[in-house]
Amino acid sequence: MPDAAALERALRAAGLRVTRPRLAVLDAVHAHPHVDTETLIGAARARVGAVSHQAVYDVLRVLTDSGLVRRIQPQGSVARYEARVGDNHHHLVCRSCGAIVDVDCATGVAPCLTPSDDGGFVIDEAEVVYWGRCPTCAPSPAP
Amino acid sequence: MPDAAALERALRAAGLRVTRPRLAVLDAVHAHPHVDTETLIGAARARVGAVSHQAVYDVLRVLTDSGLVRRIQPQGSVARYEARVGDNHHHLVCRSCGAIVDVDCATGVAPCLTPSDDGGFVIDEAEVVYWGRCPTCAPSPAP
DNA sequence: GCCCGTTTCTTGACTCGTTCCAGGAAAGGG
DNA sequence: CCCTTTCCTGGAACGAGTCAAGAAACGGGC
Repeated sequence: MPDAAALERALRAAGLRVTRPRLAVLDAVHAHPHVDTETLIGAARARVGAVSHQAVYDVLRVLTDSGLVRRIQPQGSVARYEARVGDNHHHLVCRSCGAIVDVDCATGVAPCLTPSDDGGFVIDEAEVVYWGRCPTCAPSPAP
Repeated sequence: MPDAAALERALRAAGLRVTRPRLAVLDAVHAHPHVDTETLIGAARARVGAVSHQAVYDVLRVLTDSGLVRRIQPQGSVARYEARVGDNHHHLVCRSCGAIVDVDCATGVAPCLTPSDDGGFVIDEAEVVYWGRCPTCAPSPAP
């Protein structure tokens, strides 16, 4: 988890102004990967005192557009954010409790896979989501 | 595209009652792969006259639960449905216009991939989404 | 063929996450 | 130091999807 100076550098490198809400949200995403916006609002407030609802939404959009955080949204889930970007990793999602876990990409850089027939598409990324049941949910029967 | 009798057989085989809305929705999904619920409501109504909003939502849920249709939902898109099930194929999605195209799975049956580290998860499916730009959108600059 | 109990459909209101809007205050940075 | 961007308060809109209660229809059994 990067320190405040590193986060500030990251913001500047992306051409963004450095503000307290942005540092707080960025830090919160690093500290709590895969959580929803609601939780991030709470985590950001715990860091900086008071941050408004839409400041966080706004910051998250700016950060995702800049590529500093990544937005993920498996089926049936609300938007979640993570700070691991650029390493082309994938995700394990539990069908039962919704837990998300990172997995390193087995093959390397994006796009780590190429389809048998690309249909004329110019492909830049292959997103892989592994669906199953986490160690906690696996023993119990499906709902 | 199967005829009405085949659709009816499919419903019965899944242990479901055969109703006009169900036949209409199932036929509509076969006729219009990868479309959203709104469009399916329209297509179903074109077939059977009047079908309510949530009859379609309800039917779609029952059909997905039974495995007769598959629900897909790329990021930034609403829920979409398709009738190709059981062949573990994947999708190409255009970042620009949202078009979705099927691609056959290169490896075979599900899960066609296994992660380097499964984190203790019991994995039953690997969902692969290739992101890029379709032949129509590829030449024009990103928005 | 007809009946009846269960499933399914209809109608309409409602939730939830998210976005947008406006006006004014604050703070970053050239 | 001043201009611009960003943030705040507060509200209101939005669309996809859901809930609830009663009406209709499916289909197994007679």
